[in-house]
Amino acid sequence: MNSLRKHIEKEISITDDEFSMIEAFFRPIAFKKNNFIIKENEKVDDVFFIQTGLVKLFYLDNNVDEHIISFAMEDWWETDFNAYFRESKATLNLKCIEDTEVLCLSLKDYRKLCNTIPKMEHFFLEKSISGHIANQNRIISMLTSNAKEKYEQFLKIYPSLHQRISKKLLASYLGVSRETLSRLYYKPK
Amino acid sequence: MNSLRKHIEKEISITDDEFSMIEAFFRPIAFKKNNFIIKENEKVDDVFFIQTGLVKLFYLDNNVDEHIISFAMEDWWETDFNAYFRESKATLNLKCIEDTEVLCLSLKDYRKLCNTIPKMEHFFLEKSISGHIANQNRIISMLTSNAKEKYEQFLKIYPSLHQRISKKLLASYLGVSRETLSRLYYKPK
DNA sequence: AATAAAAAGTGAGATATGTCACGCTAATTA
DNA sequence: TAATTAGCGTGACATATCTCACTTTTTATT
Repeated sequence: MNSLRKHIEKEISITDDEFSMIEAFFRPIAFKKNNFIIKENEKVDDVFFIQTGLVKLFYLDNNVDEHIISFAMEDWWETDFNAYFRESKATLNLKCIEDTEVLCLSLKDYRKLCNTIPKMEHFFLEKSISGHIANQNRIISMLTSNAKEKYEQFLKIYPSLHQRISKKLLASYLGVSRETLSRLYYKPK
Repeated sequence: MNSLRKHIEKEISITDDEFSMIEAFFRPIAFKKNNFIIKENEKVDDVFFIQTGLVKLFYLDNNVDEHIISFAMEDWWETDFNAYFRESKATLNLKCIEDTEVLCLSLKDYRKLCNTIPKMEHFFLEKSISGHIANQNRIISMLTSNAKEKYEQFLKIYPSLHQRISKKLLASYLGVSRETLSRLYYKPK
């Protein structure tokens, strides 16, 4: 739980008592590599704070083709936000790339938490804004860049992530075929 | 200001007194078609609530090529969020497609507003979450669809917007050349 | 250690989309 | 009303990227 406290305190300051109250809303769960945290068509009860590990959030095209919307690792929050907040069935899948430990927060508890400790709502707003800006930058990258440029931008923005994922996953995130990605660094320009 | 009140009340309930306080933080401004609301490299003091009109938020590539990140019309909030919240220079441009009336809210006033009426912070969080989900859907569309499919999805999601923008602007939003877009509905598959 | 499975590289050909050039029409402006 | 500009369609060709097929290398599993 300590990583959660450090993470929150980057944004807002909290007392020991407050953190005890916050902490009480979260349930830790551990998932093994390749296990699903969220499956499409199922209910999404929780948002997940990732303590250790790495996951991919993806959309399945024709139940076959995997399109990665985002990776999430230590200190990231992830879920199918649409399904979570709108209390509907998942359209996305969340699956572990590595063994992963998360803290789960149900929607009810999320609301209680924000009521009990109002500055937590401020915290989540900050997170949401950052997410919005990151998504916007991704959209700009997709609008303006070819395969090679998108690859180079990824390396620059997420150097540590790059070490932990296969080229196949990266290709799926960038929206290019793995063959094209493979050729980028062997036939440079 | 009435459109603002209705817009807020879709999310939270407020009294007359509360709305008077809220209203006091906003400054109305009118822009003519083709005028800039935000120019890149300039400070971004405000977030804009659009009362009437239509604007485009775009990134300029090599100071030449316009890539549209989003359109915003009645009842939408728009700004260069990164520049606004991080108090940095704009990297994006916001320009009127039609004559546009906005309500401006400075960052200081935004913070005062959230402190004065805490449920407004809840309101902005809801807006931010919706924006995040919309961006994510756009990313999925870009990852999974070809030009024609993206075009059809746009028609479905924003039928009213479609009436108000040129093909050139739409092409720039979809990330295809205007020639390719033009050919989509004349040479149907 | 042996075997199977997944990841990664690569050639050849297909294809969607981009680019450039031009003409026509509609809209804006002087 | 004339003149200029912006929007739109379309042909021809260029090209980035995809797809398929196969091989090699690395990683996981029994």
